[in-house]
Amino acid sequence: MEQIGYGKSSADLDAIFAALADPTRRAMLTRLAEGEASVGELAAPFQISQPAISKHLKVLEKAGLVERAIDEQRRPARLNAEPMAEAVEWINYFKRFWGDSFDQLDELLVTLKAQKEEGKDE
Amino acid sequence: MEQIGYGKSSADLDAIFAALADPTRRAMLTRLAEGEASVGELAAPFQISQPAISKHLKVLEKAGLVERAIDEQRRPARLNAEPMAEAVEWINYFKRFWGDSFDQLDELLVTLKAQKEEGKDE
DNA sequence: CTGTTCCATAACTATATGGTTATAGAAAAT
DNA sequence: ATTTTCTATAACCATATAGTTATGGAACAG
Repeated sequence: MEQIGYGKSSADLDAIFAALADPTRRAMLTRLAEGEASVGELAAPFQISQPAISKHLKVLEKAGLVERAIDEQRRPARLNAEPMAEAVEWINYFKRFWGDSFDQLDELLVTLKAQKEEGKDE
Repeated sequence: MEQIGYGKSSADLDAIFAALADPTRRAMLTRLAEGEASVGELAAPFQISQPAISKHLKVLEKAGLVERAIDEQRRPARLNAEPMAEAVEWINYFKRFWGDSFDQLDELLVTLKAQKEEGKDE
């Protein structure tokens, strides 16, 4: 069941936040920000086994944070950061509780973004 | 061991993201955004037991997202959203991967915030 | 004093998570 | 044809997590 237009489901947020809750996975995402990487390349910086990395990749995939490709024997992973936007969106509701006057600037941002989006058909 | 000036440790991010990964806890935080609430008040909307709520509160406390007070028999919880800022900060590194030209505005924000913080002693 | 309300803690259960080693398949290299 | 490289999966283990019920303490209400 795909959500349509109402943002990610609570279950999606569960998966996204849970995926981000592990330091190895966060490091993997940081690595992927530099570009595609094979499983081996992702495993290299860590002392844990290759199967452990494959498991982490599966967690990241289920959260939608990573997509896989096929390149001969390799199954390179590439970053898909969009689900992070959903996480930030959820958190942003609370921004007023730590935001000083930062709030106002943020509202400006949202407004500008909204105006920009009016151009698209969505 | 308190971190000083270098942002939260990875362990802190673990705790923060993990705390946010549970829908009951997210709902509790949303409730607390409306103001302090006793354990009973927090438990009311859910079908789970009071001890389960107490456990969730402990998870939120360890993540620093909630602080407790003492009010006669009650142990009201109040929101402390600041750790969420650390989470967003971490995620923001990835913003360029989903942000359109939103980036530039965001950089402006960061700059302005930084300038503002120069005024404080920190 | 007695009872009630509010909450924490202990003890337990079931499931999830993060790791391991062993193994096997597919594609490339020789 | 054989070997090597890359990765996934299975089976297993230890610990963590999310829930339960039972219980008890502390503070108010009578």
